[in-house]
Amino acid sequence: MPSWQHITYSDEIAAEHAGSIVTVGGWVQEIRNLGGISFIQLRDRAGVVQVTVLKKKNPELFKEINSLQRESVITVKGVVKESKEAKKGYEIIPEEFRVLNAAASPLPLGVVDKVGADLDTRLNNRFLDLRKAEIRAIFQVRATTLAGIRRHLTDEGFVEVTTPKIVAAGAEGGSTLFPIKYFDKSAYLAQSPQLYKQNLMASGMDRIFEIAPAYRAEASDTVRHIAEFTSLDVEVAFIESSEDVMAVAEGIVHSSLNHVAEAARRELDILGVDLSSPETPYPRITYDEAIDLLRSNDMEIDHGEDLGTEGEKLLGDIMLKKRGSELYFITKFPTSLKRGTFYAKRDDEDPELTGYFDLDYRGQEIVSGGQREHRYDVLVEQMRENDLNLESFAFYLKAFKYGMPPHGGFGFGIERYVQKMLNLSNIREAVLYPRDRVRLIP
RNA sequence: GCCCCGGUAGUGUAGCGGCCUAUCAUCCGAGCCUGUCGAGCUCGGGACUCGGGUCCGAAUCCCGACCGGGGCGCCA
Repeated sequence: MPSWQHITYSDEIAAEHAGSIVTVGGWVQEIRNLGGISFIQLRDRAGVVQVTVLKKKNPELFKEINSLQRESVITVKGVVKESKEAKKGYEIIPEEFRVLNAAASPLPLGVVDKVGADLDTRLNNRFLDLRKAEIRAIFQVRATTLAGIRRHLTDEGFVEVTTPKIVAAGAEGGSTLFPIKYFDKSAYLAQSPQLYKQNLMASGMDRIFEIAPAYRAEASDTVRHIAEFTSLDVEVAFIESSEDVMAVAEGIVHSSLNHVAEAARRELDILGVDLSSPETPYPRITYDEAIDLLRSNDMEIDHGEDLGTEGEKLLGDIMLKKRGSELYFITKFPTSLKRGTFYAKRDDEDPELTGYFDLDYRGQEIVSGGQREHRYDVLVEQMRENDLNLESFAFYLKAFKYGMPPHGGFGFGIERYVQKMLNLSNIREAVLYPRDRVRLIP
């Protein structure tokens, strides 16, 4: 006789269990009571198992189990019976059951209701939303993606680091910083580990990465912006050009896509997503070529202009159609468009160009980076152009005076990556508890 | 920050000046049913975001508040 504590998951029950008693447990997903026989769909982490109850066998138990509210948590001790009618090929004939926690009614969000629910309603009741296999699958894919990225980078000799999320100054414009109180000083939530990962390039740890939250107080209310997102940041020293940085980004995407396609096959199946990485190398086009492509596709855009959302989307279509790739690099962004990126190295021949690149996935930017300016004097000059207060960057600048190798890196938006991978209409779908301009709870 | 759009039962919707005692589905409750798996059938339950205004009459029109959705800019 198994104990109440030893619960067999629905996917562990096999032919060998037939005739023996097991304990199953989980949430009462559905009760189909036909009068003399009743079917309880009991859901656990692995799936759903059917508990079949006969009235004439045990009228008392029949009555009690059928009067449960949906989504109550119960454990059932019963005999595993092979059955042609049951979907799994077996069902549980209960001997006894325990109610661990009865659910109230009505549910604020149905788990298996045959009607939709707004994202807002779902997020307000995220724990219930996550009881749906197809929602949980998103986060399993996300975890698998992160595992693939970590494995790849570790194999490539990268060291995972963690840098402060409470900082004294921002890496980019000050308007997107969340101010916080820090004892008797004022501080901010880090919008990027930019300054720290560059700082580390002077440390001898010449290949590093960090996977951590980044905070942006942008007043951006779109399906691809959130105030707190997970940023994969990579920095590599002793590079020759931005091309070396692109190669790292490409390696991460390629290997993690393949890893997910393999290791998350079940979840992709649930989500109806067919995933694969395009052949490497991914196409690379320059910013100027991108503008020309857009213009030849009847978009009104001039050289020197930002691609804009419309341009990015159109370019995604064009690259898929003409180059057969959902992933592609846009390289050599003009300096005028990266003006705020004071640490970007400019082209030696043409200072109006940077070596900065974006990696776009299905018409949306997921990675942005390039070679940094590692020469102290030039860096200071570029910071002055941006009217930056050099004193508040003292710790950052110091590292450039005592042996800073050439280096580069990028920021990689994990949720955007998952969003595009799974064709999610809103980035919030890829975050358990998203933070945006208005949402702070749950 | 700018520009659109919307808020009707627990959930999702229809209705857009009087046919509203508000539609449909889902859900909940009662009943029938021994193989359901989008179970079926019968009966029942439950809602117009809030505050002003217009009008003989407001879910419906106007103003404001609150809440939400989408787009742009910007970005990961």
